[in-house]
Formats: sequence, C-alpha cells, structure tokens
Amino acid sequence: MATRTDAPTRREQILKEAARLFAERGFHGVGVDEIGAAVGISGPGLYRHFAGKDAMLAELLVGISGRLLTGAKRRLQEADGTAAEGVLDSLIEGHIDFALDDRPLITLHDRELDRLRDSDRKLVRQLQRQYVELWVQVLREVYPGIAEPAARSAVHSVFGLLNSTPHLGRPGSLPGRGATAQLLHRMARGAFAAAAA
Amino acid sequence: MATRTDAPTRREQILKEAARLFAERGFHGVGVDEIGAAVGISGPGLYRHFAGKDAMLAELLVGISGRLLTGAKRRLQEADGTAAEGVLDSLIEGHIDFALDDRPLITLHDRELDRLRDSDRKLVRQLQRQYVELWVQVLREVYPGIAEPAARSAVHSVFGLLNSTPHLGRPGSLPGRGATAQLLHRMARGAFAAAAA
DNA sequence: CAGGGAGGTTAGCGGTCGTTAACCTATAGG
DNA sequence: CCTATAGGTTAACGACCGCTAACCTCCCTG
Repeated sequence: MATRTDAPTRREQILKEAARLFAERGFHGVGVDEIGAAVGISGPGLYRHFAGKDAMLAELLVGISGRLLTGAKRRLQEADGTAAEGVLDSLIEGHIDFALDDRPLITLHDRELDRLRDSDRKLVRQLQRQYVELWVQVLREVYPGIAEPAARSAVHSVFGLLNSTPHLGRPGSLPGRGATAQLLHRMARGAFAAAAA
Repeated sequence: MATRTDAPTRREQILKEAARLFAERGFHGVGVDEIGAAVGISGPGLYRHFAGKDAMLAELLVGISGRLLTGAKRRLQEADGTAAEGVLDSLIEGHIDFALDDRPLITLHDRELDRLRDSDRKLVRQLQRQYVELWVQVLREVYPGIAEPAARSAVHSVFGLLNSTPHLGRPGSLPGRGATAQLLHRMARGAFAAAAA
C-alpha cells in the first residue's frame, strides 16, 4: 500500500467532512453551508469543486463500493491457490479494517443509497452485488453444503454484523482496536459456521 | 397475545404509512403531503391527529423501543428459573420476529434517532440501553467467561446481524420466513458462541 | 509585467416544506 | 331540531435550502 504523506486536496477534505456530516444527520439534514463551514469556506464555494450536493454523495458511495470490491478482488488474487479458509479470513479482515477505519462511510453505504440519481444508484448496486457474489463464492468453497440463497443471506447478515461498528460506542470506550477486530472476526466466522450447519 | 380484529384507527394508519415512507426515503425526504396522501387525506389534515411531523417520528421510535423492551422483559419473566440457554433463545426469537415483521421500524430504529427532540431521544436511548443490558445479562449467564465490554459489543453486533433483514431482498426472494428465521437464529447463536471462545 | 485561471466571496432567486388560518360538513347528544 | 365537535378542506405564510450570478483576489506563467 502506497501510504499517502502529502496533504489532502481540498476536494478530499470536502468529501471527508461531507461523509461525516451526512452520516451524522442524513443527506437531507445537512446544508451546503454547513459542509462549506466544515472546511473553512462558505456554501457556494463548494461548487468550484463539485457539480452539486448530489455529486458529493455519489462520489462517496461509488468510491466506497469500488474500493471494497477492488480490495476484495486483490485479496482473492493474492491468495490464489491457498486454502479457501484463508481467503475467507482475508475477506473478513479487509471488511473489518474498512468498518473500523471509515465508520461514516459504512453508515452512508446502506443508508443514503436511495438519494442517488438512477444511473449512479445502478452503478453502486452493481458494485455491491459483485462484492456480495465474491463472498458467496468463497463461502461456498469453505462450506460446500450450504445452498446459494442461504449463502447469500448469510453474507448479508454478516455484513450487518461487521457494519455494526458505528453502534459500538466511541473508539475510546472500546477494548482497543485490535481486540475489537479479533472479536468481530471470530463472530463472523462463528456465524458462517452456524449458517452452514 | 390479544389479537386485534377491529379496524385500525386513523392514527394507526398514519403511523404505519409514515414508518414505511420514512424508512424508504428518510425523515427529511418525506413531506407531510405524501404521508397524508398515503392514507387518503391531504397534508394539513394530519394535524388533527398529530402535533407535527416530529411527533409522528417520536411516537414511532418510542413505540418500537418500548415494545422491544417490554417484550424482552415478558420473555425473561415467563422463562424464570429455566436454563439460561433457553432464555437467550427466546430473546433471539423475539427479536427475529420483530425484524421480520416490522422491517420499516427496524430501519428507522437505528437511522433516524438523531432527528428527535432531545427529551424524546434521551427516552429512546434509555429504553434501548435497558434492552441491551438485559441481553448482556442473559448472555453472561450462558457464557460466564465473557467480559462485560466484550459481551456488550457482541450484543450490538448480533443486533446488526439480526437487523440485516431489510437487506435480504423482498419477502418473495427469501427461502421462506421460517427458514430465514431459523438461519438467523443459528447464526446469532454461532456468533455468540464464537464471541465467548 | 501583463493576464488568465483557480478558488474564493456575497446577494439573491426559485422552489419546497412544515405549519397555521379560515372555513366546511357530517354526525351524535340533549 | 339545534348545536358542538371531530375530521376534513384549501390558501397562504415564512423559513430554509440548493444553486446561480456577479464580482474579487491571488498566483503562476509566457
């Protein structure tokens, strides 16, 4: 991973603050003036960087879905030939990293999808579907007994489990990031194993 | 359970439709005119039944949290003296019934809490906290080894798992309500067992 | 050193939305 | 039979919000 050391661009600042605000108060609950104020400029100044409020949400959601999918694809590729169990663990680990590090995005991801333009929503849905199918494939390699509809349901449910991080209290009250990640990982594996039983 | 046979009152119709609309498009995304239209009256007519749009959301959220809590208390009481495992199963079953039968409310429950007046939000949060603590208590009876913070995280995560029903596709594409309920139940138990390991 | 683009600013327009006001109608009770 | 009340209606107000217009000011470049 090529770690970023240079300062974030203004666009990136805006996206980050917009994500936080959208997650806190909902897309319709946040005004452009607030987003601007959060990065030190005022409302209409945002239009030098984005076509509109919708465009910010679209870029956020497409970005999340895309990064999740490409990350999963990369993990699958890197683990090619190894045991399916290890691949599943890698997928879980990647999703947990995301859920712990980008909590506002996780929140947006399944909350504000319907506020997108039709074309953007279709794109996001397609990326999400590919991501799910990837998990389903790996899951059925680990547990060949599980039927496809059940596997798909199980994957969605485990996403619900992993995406519960925003409800886990502020990062201070947690037992520590590492411990939380391990707990979530164990629970996800336990849930999958039980689904296959 | 005293099954209702009489027709729903207008207030109940409004609440039901409002819940559906809020879940679909978000609190700020739905206008009072739409809510009115959904029950066959027009916008301002709603004010004969509710003090305002906020009041509808408040009644919905307080109602959900309250019913969840009282249902859980009742289950705990009925199972008094029996094995802790059975009580946990009963709690899970109750939550699944709710998640499958009242999907719009489940969605609202963790999505629109921040849109409430301070006093209402505090009330809902208190009810939710009691509900969680009740689960934590039972969970720690079943798995005495698990520490309290971990138990609380585990409970929140399993709520995420069980509340994933809105993402499971429309009731037609599911393997059937009973099968879905069983799958969710197994996964919840598997996740808890893994959390305690 | 001109000048043009990048990135701001404030003012204001147009539409939407929650809410209130004023008025209407049916029905149940004295 | 009169009338109060429950439950509607439409019109309209005021606030807010997304966005555009018009303008300003650096700074980089030829």
